[in-house]
Amino acid sequence: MTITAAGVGSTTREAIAASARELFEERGFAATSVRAIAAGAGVDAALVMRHFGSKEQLFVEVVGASRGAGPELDGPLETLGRRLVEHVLDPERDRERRAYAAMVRASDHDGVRESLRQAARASFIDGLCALLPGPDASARAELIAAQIGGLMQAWPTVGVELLDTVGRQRVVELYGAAIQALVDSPTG
Amino acid sequence: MTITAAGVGSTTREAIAASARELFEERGFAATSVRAIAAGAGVDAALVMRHFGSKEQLFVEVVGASRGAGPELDGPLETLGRRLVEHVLDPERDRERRAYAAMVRASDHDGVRESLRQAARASFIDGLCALLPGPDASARAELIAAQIGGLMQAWPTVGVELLDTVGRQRVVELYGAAIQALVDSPTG
DNA sequence: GGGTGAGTGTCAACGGCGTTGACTGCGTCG
DNA sequence: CGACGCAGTCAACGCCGTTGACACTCACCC
Repeated sequence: MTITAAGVGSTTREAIAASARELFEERGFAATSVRAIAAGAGVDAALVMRHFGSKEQLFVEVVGASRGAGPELDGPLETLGRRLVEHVLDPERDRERRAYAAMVRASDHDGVRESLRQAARASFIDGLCALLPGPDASARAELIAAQIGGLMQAWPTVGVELLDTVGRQRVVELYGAAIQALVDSPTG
Repeated sequence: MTITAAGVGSTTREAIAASARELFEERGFAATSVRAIAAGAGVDAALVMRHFGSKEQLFVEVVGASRGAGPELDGPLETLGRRLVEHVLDPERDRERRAYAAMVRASDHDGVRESLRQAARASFIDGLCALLPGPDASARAELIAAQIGGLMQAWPTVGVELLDTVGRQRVVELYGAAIQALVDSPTG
């Protein structure tokens, strides 16, 4: 069949992808079996392999959506730190945050780790690097990415606690200032 | 044999632990099989289970060594950020960094994730929290831990590149300042 | 209209995995 | 001596990801 006209592919392929996305984000990579994904889509496990090649490739394809550099980079440099944190902690971005956490946790597998690194580069580091002033912009962009990654990874565990004790706004303020320290490049 | 004389436990138990530590840190959790660990120690896989309960428990026990709060917290508050980064990037601490990375990657498994969280709390966050001034010291300690975690996670991938381009000292300077921003608690 | 070949799907099986339970030695204690 | 517990092995279980053979449909072409 493969309707290439309007861009939609086969329906069952999408069903598999949807089932996989749901299970992966809910239970993680290791705890999700190909057979469970197939059952969720109402097909045989072998069909999953035929469509996506391997469990790892399926994971990378449905969870590691390479959303391009968002609008969070636009705006004055002086408030970039705050904006980045605000973007990362945006409640509506919960799904993306859990997807990122799922990828980090699954990065025990080489393919996932590599894909994670590439996605971070393409969707964030490169854009950020172009924005930063100074000669070591690239290094600072990497370090900012490390900060953001640390926050995204920690949030599912400590986020609710922090929201209770100090509130989102204070977290944005604090962590935003910490990131801003790298944006502003201390002359040391 | 079971030499109980000098307080040392059974030799084979240690052999299993040593084999496991080596394989886990070299290949990661997922790529290391219980059978391979057992073969490395010259015993049967079932014995590994009898001694350590499960692969996950074995991993937590040998990789997640709960090294207590180190001396990196001692010293003046004004240079705490730099000292933390220096400690984390210490070339001699390579083994610990890889162990941490291995744990993060294996945190797809609930027990590992929980143990990781507890280890971070016990060996770092609590001690740090006691040091920080200000009312929201606990929250800042958590956020600093997130920064440190981000750096440790990113280092195996981007570390060598950063060493080449800007050098360790500049990284310590930059990331140290970013952490210091949370130590010093902007009044916002 | 009947072959042909590609796409879609199922089924049974493979080897490897973590884990378990039954079993064998063996040193120790009563 | 007999009971007991510990170290260790062995064979098996059920699940896993993955594969190859097979069936069906349907467009296409002579």
